[in-house]
Amino acid sequence: MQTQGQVRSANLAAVLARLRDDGPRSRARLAADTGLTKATVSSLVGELVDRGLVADGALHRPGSVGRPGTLVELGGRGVCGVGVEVNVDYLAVLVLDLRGEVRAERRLALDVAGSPAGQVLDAVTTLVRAVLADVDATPVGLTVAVPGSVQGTVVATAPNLPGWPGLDVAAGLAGTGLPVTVANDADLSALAEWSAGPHARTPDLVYLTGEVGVGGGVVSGGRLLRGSTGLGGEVGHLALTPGDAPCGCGRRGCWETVVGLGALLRAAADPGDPLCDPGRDLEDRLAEVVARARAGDARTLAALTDIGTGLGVGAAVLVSLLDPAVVVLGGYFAVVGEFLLDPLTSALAARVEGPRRVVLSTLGFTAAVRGGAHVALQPVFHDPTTVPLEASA
Amino acid sequence: MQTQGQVRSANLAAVLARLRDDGPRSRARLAADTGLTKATVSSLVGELVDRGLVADGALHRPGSVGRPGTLVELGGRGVCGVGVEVNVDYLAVLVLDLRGEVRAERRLALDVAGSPAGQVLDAVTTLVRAVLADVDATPVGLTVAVPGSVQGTVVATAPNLPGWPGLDVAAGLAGTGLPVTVANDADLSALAEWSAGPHARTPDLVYLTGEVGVGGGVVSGGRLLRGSTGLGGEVGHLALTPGDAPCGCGRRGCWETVVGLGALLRAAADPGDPLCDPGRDLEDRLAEVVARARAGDARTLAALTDIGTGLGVGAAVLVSLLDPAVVVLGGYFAVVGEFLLDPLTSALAARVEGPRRVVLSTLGFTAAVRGGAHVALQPVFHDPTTVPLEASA
DNA sequence: GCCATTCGTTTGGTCGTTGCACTATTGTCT
DNA sequence: AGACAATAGTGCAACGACCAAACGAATGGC
Repeated sequence: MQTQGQVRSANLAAVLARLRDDGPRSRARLAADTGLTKATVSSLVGELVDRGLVADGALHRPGSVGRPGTLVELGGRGVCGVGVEVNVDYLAVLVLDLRGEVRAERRLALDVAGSPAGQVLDAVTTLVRAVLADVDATPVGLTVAVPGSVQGTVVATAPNLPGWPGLDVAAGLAGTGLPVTVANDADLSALAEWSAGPHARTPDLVYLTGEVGVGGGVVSGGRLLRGSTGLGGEVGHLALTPGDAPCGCGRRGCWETVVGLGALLRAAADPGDPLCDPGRDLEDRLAEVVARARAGDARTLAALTDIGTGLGVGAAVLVSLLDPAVVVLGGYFAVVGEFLLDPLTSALAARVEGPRRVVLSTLGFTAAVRGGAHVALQPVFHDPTTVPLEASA
Repeated sequence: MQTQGQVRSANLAAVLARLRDDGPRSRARLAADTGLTKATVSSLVGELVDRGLVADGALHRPGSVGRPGTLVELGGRGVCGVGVEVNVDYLAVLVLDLRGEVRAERRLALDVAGSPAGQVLDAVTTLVRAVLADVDATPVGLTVAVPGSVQGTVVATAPNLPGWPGLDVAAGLAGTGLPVTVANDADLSALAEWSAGPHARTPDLVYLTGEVGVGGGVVSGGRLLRGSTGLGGEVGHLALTPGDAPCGCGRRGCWETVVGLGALLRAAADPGDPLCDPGRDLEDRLAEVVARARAGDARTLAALTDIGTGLGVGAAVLVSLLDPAVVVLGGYFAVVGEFLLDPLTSALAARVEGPRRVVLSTLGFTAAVRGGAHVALQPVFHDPTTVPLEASA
């Protein structure tokens, strides 16, 4: 009862992974790719169909002689993974199917920081239920992105969410009936870039996201860098410029005091300026920064150049230590990226050897939820037998 | 012919790993530990005995009633892994058996930097053959530690070994008849700390070694951090103090200009001082530094304090980014470590949250070869069927 | 001296893959 | 038009690996 089932699971997973990574193909082709026998692949595909994970598609005409094969592709009646992001002033949900396509998406303004955590988790439960009602696929799991560090399913630290440290998020979402995992938002965003962006499957990538603070996620060797206490890849409080501005953490010269959103706004505008109105929506204010920069406003451009240089200085450390193939900028960095890349690459080139690719994220503000949904789907790829056999018609 | 053999391999590996990690134990205990049946474990152990990887040991009397079991332990007629270090002015070899015990060790002074690479590789081949002649175990592989970065089995960069970049080390050592892998010396040292030191099996550790430059190796999540081009974990040229002293790499302020051996000697002695005599053996000079420091020489102590502080500043970056459970200091850092730890931990505590363990390596200058030998043995633990069945008497 | 207990092996059974034969479907050649 | 070659997918007997249970072996306790 131990190992023969594991063989089956491993081979089911191998077939599924092949279809995910290399696209739809015939059973014969799968057999050639995996090294298994055609007979075995037929059996495996049959089981995957019964579990609703794959389906037969169009006929495949290889151009040469012989009987054409029927393509097998991910999908079937379908399962899906749910990603949820809990942030200071909003909730977001995104549902992804096995093919990596977005099946549903919802964003909801909510004063998370000012509400009791239990109430927020209830709102999440309600939101997830509502979104899933519109999705014609079986949810297999839910991952919550939190702006802080996480141990297991318990929030360890969350500078911007008072009341959340110590909270067991999974317990609070038991009402969804789904297995819940919890992770740092920047880490999940990094995984999203790894799984979906134009740089998908880049085994070594660094993701940097600009918010009020600065978040980071590192994928190294195809795996997320976690560290001994889950703080790996945290870059906001790197001490790069000792003796500089004081940081909320109590020390001085943390990187986020140099390149965080606060630094940009302080440098770009005086206290009276509408840019600094804390009541305005952040995206509006960012849009105004971009507008001013495009109009050629000298002070705005200088502020953005300083941010870019500061990013380059820090990125140089990350690059020379982690040697990523690409650095992806997300959050507000991506919004104002057109003005950051030049000073950034200059600062970087002055400090590290060789060419380095720095790109802007194309996932926008959905990176964290997308990464969460991706993580929620992983158990299916790891062991397809976790999905129950559907009582077929 | 595909998958059932893989099951066998995986279970053989599971038994072997259990014996390695948790020590000798009876077949019945192995069955309980692995979840396999006693019958299966008997069969697996039998095959491992036939392959010369384990052997029956003493009787195990559990103190209570019942038939005593026979302990199974790593060893048998035995296999071994070979680690070779090629450095500027010496070669070193170390042979490790499955139990992690040193079976042979040899060090040979040689002007590697000044000799043709092919000649050096011939010397390595001769040395390895000579050392293995005294070892009563079958060698299964050889790993070469090189002071530089490596791609596959080809040296990519080697600042102190002109003529080595571009060289295929494995091809040059074909004469040994062993599978050859090549890796960075600091990376292998980090693996040695991970596999053998008092902090063995710490899944997240950072190793720093002080030589002429500064080398680094990072183990994260139980695996070596490699990066996209094999440069991951390289810390010598981290740009931590911009605008500071010029570095051999052409830039300024690299970490190794602050904490490298050159920085220590420059700060501790004037050009006329015997400490700065480039002809003297490095270990002699280091011994003199330690002697002066113990005697209370103010200048020497000040120099060491500065090195310690510099180490702390850099370690702060590594720690906050990688979140290791422990930082291990090797190379010359370990030799003069007693004078570095205090300023180091002070500088570290001022820059990162939480307690951090910084310790001195106990492996001395054998870390790299030990790590190499460890790596050479890995295929056996990964798939014990790679070791041929011995034609038993 | 007998019994309970634990160790290790033997035996029959199950499960999953393999290898081969066989059918199905298409293009090409005569 | 018909035969042939080539490729796709399925059915079936056999093999290898593990499992479960029963059995002999060795020891301590009563």
